[in-house]
Amino acid sequence: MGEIGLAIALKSPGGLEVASEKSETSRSGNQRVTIREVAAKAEVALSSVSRALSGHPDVSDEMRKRVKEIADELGYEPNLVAQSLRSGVTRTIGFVVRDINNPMFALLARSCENELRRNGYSMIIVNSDGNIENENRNFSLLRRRRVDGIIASLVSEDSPYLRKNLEGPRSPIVLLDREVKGISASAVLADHAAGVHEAVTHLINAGHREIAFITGSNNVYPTRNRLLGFTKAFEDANIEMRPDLMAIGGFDAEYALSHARILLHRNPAPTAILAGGHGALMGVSRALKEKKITMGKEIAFIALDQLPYLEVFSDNISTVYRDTEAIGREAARLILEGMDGEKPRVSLIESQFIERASSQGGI
Amino acid sequence: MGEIGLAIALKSPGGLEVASEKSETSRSGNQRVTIREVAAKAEVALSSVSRALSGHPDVSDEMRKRVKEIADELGYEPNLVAQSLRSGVTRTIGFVVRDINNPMFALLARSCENELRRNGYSMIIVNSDGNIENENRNFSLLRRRRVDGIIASLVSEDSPYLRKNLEGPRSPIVLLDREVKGISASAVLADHAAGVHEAVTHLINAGHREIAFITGSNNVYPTRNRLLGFTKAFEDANIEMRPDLMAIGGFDAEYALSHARILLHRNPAPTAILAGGHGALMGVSRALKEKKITMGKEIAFIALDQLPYLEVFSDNISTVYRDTEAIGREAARLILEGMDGEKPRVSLIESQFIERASSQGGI
DNA sequence: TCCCGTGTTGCAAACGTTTCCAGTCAAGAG
DNA sequence: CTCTTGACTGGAAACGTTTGCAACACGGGA
Repeated sequence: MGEIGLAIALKSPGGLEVASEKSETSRSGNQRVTIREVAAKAEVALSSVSRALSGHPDVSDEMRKRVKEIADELGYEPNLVAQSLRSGVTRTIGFVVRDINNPMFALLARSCENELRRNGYSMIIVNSDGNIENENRNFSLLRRRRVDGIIASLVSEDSPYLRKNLEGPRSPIVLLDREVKGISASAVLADHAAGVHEAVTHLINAGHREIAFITGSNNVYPTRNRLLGFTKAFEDANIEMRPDLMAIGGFDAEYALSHARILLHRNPAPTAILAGGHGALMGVSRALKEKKITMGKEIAFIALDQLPYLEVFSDNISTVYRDTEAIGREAARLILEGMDGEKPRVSLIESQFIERASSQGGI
Repeated sequence: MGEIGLAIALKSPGGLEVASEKSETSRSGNQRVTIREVAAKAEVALSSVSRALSGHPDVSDEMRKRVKEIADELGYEPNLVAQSLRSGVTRTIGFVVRDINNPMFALLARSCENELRRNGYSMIIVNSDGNIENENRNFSLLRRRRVDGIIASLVSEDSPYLRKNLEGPRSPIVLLDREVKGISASAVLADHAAGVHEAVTHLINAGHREIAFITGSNNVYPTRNRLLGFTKAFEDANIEMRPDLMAIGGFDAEYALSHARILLHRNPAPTAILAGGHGALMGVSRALKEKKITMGKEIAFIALDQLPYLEVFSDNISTVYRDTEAIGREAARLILEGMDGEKPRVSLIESQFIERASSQGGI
């Protein structure tokens, strides 16, 4: 410390003209130019301006040119709210996300937004914080906003509000890595099972028998699907699975941390660990660090899902990879299809085991 | 490979009822219940329903109770588009972001969205991909959507479109870490200079003289402000700065990588490196890895901005820290203030040097 | 008894578009 | 020369709300 004086000395940003006397910026003052003024200045009917600007065919070249000139001159920008009300289409997609803190979602949301924007749609993101009440409110909010479609990564597949929000006639829906029986919605599903099968088989072939598996609860598809691949790998190798080494129940780091601690204390201790998702990865790696166990040496470690930040620093971590950006793009395409009136469909994204240093050792 | 058969075998998700014959889901079919039907069923006027539901004082208890019951019964959900058109308020904030790929923005956007939602606002995120043409289009889009306010992390402070987008009467604006002269907008500015000054002073005291600095171009406030702290630290220590060790010009990893390579080849080589931002951190750390230089041993390293993923794996990296979530919250509060008609103001967020292992060594 | 405020309700005009319908005009067909 | 056709244009209704204003009933004071 003792730097306080300096901090203050450096603290004058200067350059922002903060307090102008008029506060015209407030929500009111704002006289925006409407189609009516364009029509008046061009001395034509409202309807003609509308047609000229919206590309309607029944407009003479002269009319279109003239209206466009005057619209530009006045700086006319159509009111999307009014257009939406009249046309019944908002050109907006709602994106309901379970937990935007998960860095994979930033990537996914970005590629999705990109694709949507290229098609003239905007995206409203609402975060449920892993809470089904919030999620329910978010669905309601998006309906009130009359979004043209919803892309959703649900908190759980058995929330009591789900039927209300997903059933019946409504705007198209795309589920991200979720299976809900009996509703008609599109979905992007990752084929986790294949990648996990590959990964576990690799471990088994390397001699591992005590393989721990820590991941979130099985009320969502990814957990069940990973479990499928996990189980099948043992079956195919004709080896007994070790249910006592599995902790299936929480996506948060705390859950993973505490269960990893317990598992690492067992005797015999697991020789390999699979961590499913962002939270599990954080929790497990913290537990290993606590016990000064180095992954790739004393224990083999595989992360399910290649989280974006891994590329930067922990580029030695073996992962089950799926193309997150492709998932985002695909979700956008499915929702666009749905709004075009096409039938819902499921799109499968493959996954694959990527071997790096961390999955060695341990035996 | 050779697992193809398995992959296919595992590939049947089952459980999603995909192709129902009716595709009621499309944009049309959708007869939503309006205020008119509520009024009809309750046998009162439209206006009474509106008043009853919106909390208007001139409504009898009986009327309010009855209308609410019937609205619930019919599952009435007000049309926000119509409300917006009539009232002139959309309860929507636009969030213009330079590059949503930067993981700090996920955090920032999340805390901001949280705060806004608690106040009844939704957030529309638009990404400029570091391109000023996109940014300009994004501003226009948000204006057409009649958002009540815009929070923006500008690509550059001297884009030719800026005046048009920021000047004149318009909805309130909050700039994130940007200074634009002559306009009246709120801003959240981080006090990078203080943290950088602390960090550099620490290096100088440890004996470093050849301190390299790699960061983005100085057409944005953070670079200039960091530079301020950097320069001042040398001045205060009465030591000559080494401009030839500074690479100020690009936020992307490629720029940082190539310049780090060059700098590391100099003779004498820098004994310490500061990396400003996500891209710089990635580029520099890759360059070090290439040359098998370990940070904290052969070279001292400090990252400007504690990026979220660092906590997980590279928890030995010294950083200049600022509270990203606080920035998001503060941005939300400033925009809410602005919509309340209050004058724009600037909010300063402090930063501080956090010493860890990576800033040792090198001398 | 009359008048007036008060508390409540209904009517109708906006908000800024799109789109249906009817009308105009000129050109070509009969 | 008249009729039809086609290309274009203008008028007005509608989308679902909110809100200013008028109307009404009721009770109390003069």
